Amino acid sequence: MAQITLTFPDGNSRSFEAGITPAEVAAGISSSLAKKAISATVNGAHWDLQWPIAEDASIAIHTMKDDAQALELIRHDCAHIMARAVQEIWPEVKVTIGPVIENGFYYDFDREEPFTPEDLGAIEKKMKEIINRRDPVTTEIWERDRAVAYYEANNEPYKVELVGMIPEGQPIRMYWHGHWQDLCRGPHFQNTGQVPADGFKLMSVAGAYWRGDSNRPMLQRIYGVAFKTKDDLKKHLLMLEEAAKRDHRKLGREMELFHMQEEAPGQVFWHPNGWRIYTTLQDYMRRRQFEAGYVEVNTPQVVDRRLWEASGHWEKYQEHMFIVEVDEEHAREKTINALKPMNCPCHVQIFNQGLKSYRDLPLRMAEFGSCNRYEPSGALHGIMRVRGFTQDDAHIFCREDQIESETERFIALLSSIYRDLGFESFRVKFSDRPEKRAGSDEVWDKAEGALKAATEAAGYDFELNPGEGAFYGPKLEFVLTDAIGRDWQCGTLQVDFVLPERLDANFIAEDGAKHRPVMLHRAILGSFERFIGILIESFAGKLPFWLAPRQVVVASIVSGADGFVHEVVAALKAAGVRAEADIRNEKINYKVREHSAVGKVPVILAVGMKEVDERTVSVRRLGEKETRSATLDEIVAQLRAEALAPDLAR
RNA sequence: GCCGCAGUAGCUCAGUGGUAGAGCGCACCCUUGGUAAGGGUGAGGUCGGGAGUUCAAUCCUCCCCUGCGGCACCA
Repeated sequence: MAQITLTFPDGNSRSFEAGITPAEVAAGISSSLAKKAISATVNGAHWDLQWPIAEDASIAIHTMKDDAQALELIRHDCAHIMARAVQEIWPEVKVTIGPVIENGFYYDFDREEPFTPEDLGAIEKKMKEIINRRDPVTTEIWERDRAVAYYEANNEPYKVELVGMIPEGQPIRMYWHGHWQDLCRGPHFQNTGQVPADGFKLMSVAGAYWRGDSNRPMLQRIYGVAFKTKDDLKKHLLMLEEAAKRDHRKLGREMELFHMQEEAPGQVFWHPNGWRIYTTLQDYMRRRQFEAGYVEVNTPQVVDRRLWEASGHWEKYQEHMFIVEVDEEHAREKTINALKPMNCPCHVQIFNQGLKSYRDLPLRMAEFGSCNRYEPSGALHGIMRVRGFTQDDAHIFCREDQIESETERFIALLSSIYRDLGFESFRVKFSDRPEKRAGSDEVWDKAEGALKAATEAAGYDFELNPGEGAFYGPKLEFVLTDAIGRDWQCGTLQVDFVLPERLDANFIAEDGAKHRPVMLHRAILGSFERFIGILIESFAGKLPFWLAPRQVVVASIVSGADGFVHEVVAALKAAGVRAEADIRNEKINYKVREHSAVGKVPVILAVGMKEVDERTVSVRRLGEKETRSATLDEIVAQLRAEALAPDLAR
């Protein structure tokens, strides 16, 4: 037998017979390790304890203490155990695939009748039985023909297809969990009993297309979550409850920010409170962009299809545009228009007015552009995914050699704005050239190089999304993480070589000849609607003072204080603070509860006879138990300062 | 758009083949109360829309709309 050398994490290496398994390696180290081992990492790959190692390799043995590996095995085994449970209960159900996902797993099934919530309970019970059987898990590599024949005989057409897709030269690996068998790349535990029986829960059933393709059959997907311990599971379920409490649709109603109704699906009716957030944010963005050298424009909502044909959008996105047909009495022909789904073609029209010089570049053209897109009904979600929205859009017309410096400037602006809005950090994703694309490789090289260099110069690492760029150019995406750890992609910067060409934008360069500018499409918030939704959820409705729609409620404790309440409100309003009086015939407890728990008003000033006599207020901050006393002058000065947007406070 | 589930008062929800209820909210009255719900009275519903079955439909059936959870989509 040939010998191989295995190198351990501590740097020591030892010689073994080729074909040795990690289980045997572990046993050679100590019997306790052999017992605790769950899997290994061999040359960087997560490795089943049963898989033989054929050549020299680095090796690390994992136990339940290694979270990443333990959770992967738990979740993957859960998926298989669930599939097995389903087939034990309903043998006619066809199985497909069941991968690990964040926090858990899913498995897709083909079954005539829908799974019901009661079914989930039954499946969960069966899974626990299977876990308690502690069936051994074994693995084998099969010939392709044998696997295909096996699945054909067992009437598992999806598995036949999966076997067919495994590339030549890659092993076709079968796993047996007791008598139940599944095609799987592994790794898995050594027996089903290693899955914590109280660490998982089946969450929901949903439709999902076979192989993610909307032209193929709809399967039923059962989602589950799984953790190492019952406590971890409980924690996760609590987190979900917390997320539900922050749901912007719920808070939007409670705080009277906006509503939506079926006559205008996917469009927002902003109420006074919500619109205050919106305009405050917009005012802030307007100042920041002006300061950063942008000019602001505004362009038409209803635009003839000719422009969309010229830009190329008609061909590609017609289905997703709101079409407006005008049939004027005196018009010879009916005109067909579209509500603008984006602003860029209109911005090029402004750029094209008059001859532009290289001295005009870079030209940073911003618009709070109101757009309408006929999004598929299933995509709509509160104010986060809508059919009518306003982007904080801008297009930077520049020369190729300005891409890098403009990108750097943009990242600086974006990071400063995110910080002002309470997001200290963000991630950058870089999407490079897709297979189908416009423009020469040489131009792509330059553009990708410029984006990368600018990102690095700005001091950020990026994750690569290979091939995910737009057909017209590479893009950067900026992802925020909110207070409970969820990611939101907001900002973007996309290089575009195509649109200036299609709409014939040009400028006169120093050589006196016409040249084509490059366009950078960029947004920081994305859309106001979505971003406000994110703010609401991230802050759980408790927006920072400057953004809070209702900043201060001045509440009387006894009606004898009503006059002073009005005086305090007037003084605060004069100081630019959004203040209102609450002199209702209610107890102070009631008022405090309503404005705090439901209204999320950051400051309540309570006024009783003592305060009237002393010309003071009792200050209660949202979330604080303690109250303190302040004179009228003090509190006005203090809140005047707090009400300033961050850029004005600097 | 696709799969599944849902739609009853402003909100959260209960309910029945014989045209409806609770709590909160709202209005009015009592109460003037010191920091997260004081008490009473009252108003408020084409039971999402349309068609069908039935003596009778909010309830059963079908179609549509909207929402929710996913999938697909996201210029």
